[in-house]
Amino acid sequence: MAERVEEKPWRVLEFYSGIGGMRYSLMASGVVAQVVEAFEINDVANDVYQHNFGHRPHQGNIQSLTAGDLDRYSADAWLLSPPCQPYTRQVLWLGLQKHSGDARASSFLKILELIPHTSTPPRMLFVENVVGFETSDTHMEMIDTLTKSDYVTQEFILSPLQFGVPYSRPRYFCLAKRKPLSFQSPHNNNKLLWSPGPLYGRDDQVEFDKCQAEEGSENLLQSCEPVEKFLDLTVVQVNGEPSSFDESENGSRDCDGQEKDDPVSESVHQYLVPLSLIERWGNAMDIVYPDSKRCCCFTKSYYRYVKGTGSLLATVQPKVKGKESCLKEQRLRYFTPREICNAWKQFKCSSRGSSSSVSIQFFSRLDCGIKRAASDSRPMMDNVSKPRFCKSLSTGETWSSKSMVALFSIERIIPEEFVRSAPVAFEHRVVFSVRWGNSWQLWLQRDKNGLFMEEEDWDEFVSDNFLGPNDVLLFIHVDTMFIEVQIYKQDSYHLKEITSAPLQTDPQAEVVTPLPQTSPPETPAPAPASTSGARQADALVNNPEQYLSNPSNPFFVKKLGKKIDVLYVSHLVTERYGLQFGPHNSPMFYILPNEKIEANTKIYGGCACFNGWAAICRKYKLKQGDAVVCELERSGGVVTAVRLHFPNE
DNA sequence: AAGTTGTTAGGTGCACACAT
DNA sequence: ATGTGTGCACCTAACAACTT
Repeated sequence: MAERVEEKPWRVLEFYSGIGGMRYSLMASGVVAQVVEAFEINDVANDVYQHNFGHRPHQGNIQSLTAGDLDRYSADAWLLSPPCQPYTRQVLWLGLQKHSGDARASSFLKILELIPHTSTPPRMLFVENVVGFETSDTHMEMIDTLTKSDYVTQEFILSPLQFGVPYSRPRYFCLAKRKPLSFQSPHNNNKLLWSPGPLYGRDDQVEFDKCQAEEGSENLLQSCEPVEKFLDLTVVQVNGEPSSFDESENGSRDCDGQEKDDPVSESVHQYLVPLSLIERWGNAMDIVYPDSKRCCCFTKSYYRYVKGTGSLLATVQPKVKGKESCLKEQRLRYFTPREICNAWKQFKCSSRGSSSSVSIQFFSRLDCGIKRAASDSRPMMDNVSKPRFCKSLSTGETWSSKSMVALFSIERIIPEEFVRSAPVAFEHRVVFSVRWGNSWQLWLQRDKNGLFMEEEDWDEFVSDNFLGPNDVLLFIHVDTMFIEVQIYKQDSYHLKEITSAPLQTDPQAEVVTPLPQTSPPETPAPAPASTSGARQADALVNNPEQYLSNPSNPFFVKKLGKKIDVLYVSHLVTERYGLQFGPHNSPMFYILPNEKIEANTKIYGGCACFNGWAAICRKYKLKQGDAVVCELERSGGVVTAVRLHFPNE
């Protein structure tokens, strides 16, 4: 791709542009190029892209593009970062992998299929995706389409580690050139390479397969810059004895006065990992030290979950690195958004990574860490295609309608634009639901000013959630009159979404501590049960929470007895999590490591249970006395699946 | 210690597959 | 066509833990 065909700027089309990581890479690479259009369906990403580049990507459905549409851009190169979800390991693990059958993959294939129908096909293509894509049927179809369209390809699986950056994020890349263009090392055509050597025109002493690449990984690590190179100097580590922060869910509060008064250590505190999380997830955390030469990929859920979402930094160097018993003394903290950005920038400055082709590849999407920094305090939103509206207060206002001096309460109005998304559904009432399962029914009234929520209903919602003046509410239309409400509370740095029932807070305080009573997202109460059976079952499994794929899901531990015809959910589990079940005989699933098994919800004597349990016990050779961690998945507040984890394996 | 509550084991009936 | 065995669904009693 580094090869310049002619002097005039490349005309580039950017598909799935996200926040513009690919464009940034292109600019940083030094290639003379002009992005003639970008396509992205996510409006939040487009806000960031527009902020960064002064151009708002086309927010249409990529699948609706025609060959004629694409011809009009006369693009030399297409950059594509199609959605990676269809190829992730989690999808594979769940046995849910659909690859090209997945709607998210089909739009990508649709674009490729347009190539032969364009009058001026792009001369170059660049595709980026997750590891796993290279074995998908989407990949097979992509290669097939490209070959038929006269393209020659070179594929790579590369990690920033190979460019001196202490960041482990292997990704799949495909470069494609349309004949008669060619690569500098044509003998690597149509190969999957695990070394960047050919990009520099260097074929000697480079690894061409996975095994060789892994053998060389230790050498790569030694040549990386240490993590401390991208630490934020204003968030330096505070060496010394561990403080009392560990009693707090959020380290920025409840710590001793000395540190509170110190602006530097206060900024540290907001990123400290609470002790409760260390106790619960310590053995699953990826810990790095300032002198470490690698860290794990930061994902969208970094800051929300600790397991598998990115590395944590030990700010106090222990005598024995990585020893779990020392974790509490290491004052673990999250990397800040700025530091994640720094890692990105450092890569750009890496001496070996300065070549255009390499920069283009590795400045691609860096996920949420960058998104957070770039979007400042904007909450990240999912399901952006659904109608939504946001409410926040001006200075001096409160959420309670009683306190409003205006004749009508603006905070209780439902925007007309939102109502138009489902006009019939909003005639009489709406139902608000929140992430921790609670819901509120609000009756509506209409007058000349618009559609209002009843004052009493609204005030109940406000008081139940202890809404404060700095809070931001995001209302997302789910279905008919059902609306998901996301509540964002301000802390000293940015807005954080509340994922469990909030506690009433000191009006002076800005941070809300999650309440583990109605729902235990990060720190659930001790094992639910009042009977011996359940307690004994939990005693069989050490830290059952560690097995959960989503820490906020309800769970219980099942110890197998003699009767295995149905899997009962005890009343206590039901009450503790406020679980709702479908009616008798409604369908549900057991989610197992490699398969999903259909079954039905049964209601016997008011107690919910799931049939088909005996077959699973047999299939997985479970015997009396074995313990299984049952993680409950909900949809629309109703338990629709049980994800089974077998700790004994 | 008695009462209450929730879970589990035992028992029964039904449906289905297979052998006679 | 009938008998037998097996698995599942469902109900209920017994038991264990907890509460008063």
